[in-house]
Amino acid sequence: MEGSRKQVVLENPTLEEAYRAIKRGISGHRTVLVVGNCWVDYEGRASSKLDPGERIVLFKSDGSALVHRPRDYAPVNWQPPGSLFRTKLMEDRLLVRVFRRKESEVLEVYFDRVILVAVLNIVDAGEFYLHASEEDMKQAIMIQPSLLEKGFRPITAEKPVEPGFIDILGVDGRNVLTVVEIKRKAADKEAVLQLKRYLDVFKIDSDREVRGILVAPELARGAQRMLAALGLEFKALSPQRCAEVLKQRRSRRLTEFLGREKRG
Amino acid sequence: MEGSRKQVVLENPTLEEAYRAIKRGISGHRTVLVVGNCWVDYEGRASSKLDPGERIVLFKSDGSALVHRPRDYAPVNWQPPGSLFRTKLMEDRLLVRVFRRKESEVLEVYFDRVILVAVLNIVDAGEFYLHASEEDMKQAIMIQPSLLEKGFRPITAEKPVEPGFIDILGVDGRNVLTVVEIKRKAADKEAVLQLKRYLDVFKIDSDREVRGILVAPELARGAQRMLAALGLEFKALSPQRCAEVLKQRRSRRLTEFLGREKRG
DNA sequence: TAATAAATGTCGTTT
DNA sequence: AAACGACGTTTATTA
Repeated sequence: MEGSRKQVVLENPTLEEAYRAIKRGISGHRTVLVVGNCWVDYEGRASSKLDPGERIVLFKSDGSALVHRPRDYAPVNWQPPGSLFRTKLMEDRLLVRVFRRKESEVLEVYFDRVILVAVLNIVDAGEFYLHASEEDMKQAIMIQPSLLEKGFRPITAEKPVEPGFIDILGVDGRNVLTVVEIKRKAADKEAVLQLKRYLDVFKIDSDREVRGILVAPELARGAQRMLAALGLEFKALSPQRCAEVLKQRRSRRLTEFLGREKRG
Repeated sequence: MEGSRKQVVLENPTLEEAYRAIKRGISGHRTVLVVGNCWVDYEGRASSKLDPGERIVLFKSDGSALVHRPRDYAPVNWQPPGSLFRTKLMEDRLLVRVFRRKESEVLEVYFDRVILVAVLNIVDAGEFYLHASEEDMKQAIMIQPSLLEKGFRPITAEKPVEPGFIDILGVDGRNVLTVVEIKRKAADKEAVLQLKRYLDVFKIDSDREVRGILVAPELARGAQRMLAALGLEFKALSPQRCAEVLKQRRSRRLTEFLGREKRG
């Protein structure tokens, strides 16, 4: 149907006009944007009440909903993807109900005046690349173990142990078992305790010496004492430095690939 | 100036029309909404690259910025409040640069086609009330200590100790010092360890018996063993139950207040 | 489904 | 500014 593919933008519509546009947009699984005076009730894991005010409300095609005030990074109310939308026109107001059965959560947005409605037909297939994550740091150390320490040899990454997963397990230059815990930003007490818990597993399972190294761009003040008290070590390493290593390796692999292509 | 107070909505504007509207909106500290085909570069704590696609972009009056895809709860790129916006019209594209000096973070959004621009003049002074938070649970127990246990008497709330803050410190019916840690949802191992750390402080400081009680709607599986092993206790209490106690108390106080008004 | 850890987490509060 | 914990955290991953 051509009509349902067209974008609809209504400025200062009546509640009924807005209702028809929103209902149509939602049933057509499109992204609907509503700006207007509204109040919001939420009932679920917690409960909340938002008094009237003018907000920007997004109903996305994946079933997520966001109520944004003209300030703040975070939405004041929301529902995650997978929610169901239902629209209802009442005498003096317009209700959009957002429901999640699994969590039995309900979000109700009531509008008594709509400033703008846009039923969008937007397409977004663009790739998103994020660098300098903890995963990147792990990969960089696996590829170039000297980033941690001269003589270090990784054995496994993501080794499952009782409390969770050891980021990297390896041996140092003297063949001593070494547990590596990585953080992409300043490591805090929590990180020290996490590493300690992993080490405890090995202290119980075997009696041989085990080193624990916390890798992060820096170590929080309070964490320093705790680290020392527990006999653990710290190695400063920035995610940026790791990103460079990965970048170099990628370009090297590309060069090799192109070389092979030329020869082949 | 009357012109700057008016709302502007442009459908499928040229890049220059969009540029003028956005620039005007940003300099007037208003909330600007842009829907269009864009690509995004981010450089800061991490770095990211978003390939072209159609998105909804919000530039809020408090200096926060959000790039929303037609799916997902979370923005794909963003900057928190306090950022600075700068707009630039280039030959075949429009750039909005979002900058934070403190964190030296930059977000660059490039548009080559704008579907919708709205410079909004929205006002939102509505109050937001959130119930059944951990804070609510703490207050409810302080007001009605029997929620925890018959005979319990709270001494202080939010007592600062070495690792952080004890939610509630009190004595039980036998006058035994009792440390209470509250969680608004199922308490996990982390919560058990947190309570343990608080107890350790008292075990060092004095030799008298100390009880540790974890209050939460439920106790996670893995946390049960840990709790038992550490000699700690669990008390089931839902945030909803606490919310009811607070509600009753609020209506009682209102009644008392109205009674005084009548007499006074 | 439960549990575990990461996140450009953000946000408030207190030292 | 640093530290600490809450959040309707959300999200991904794995047992």
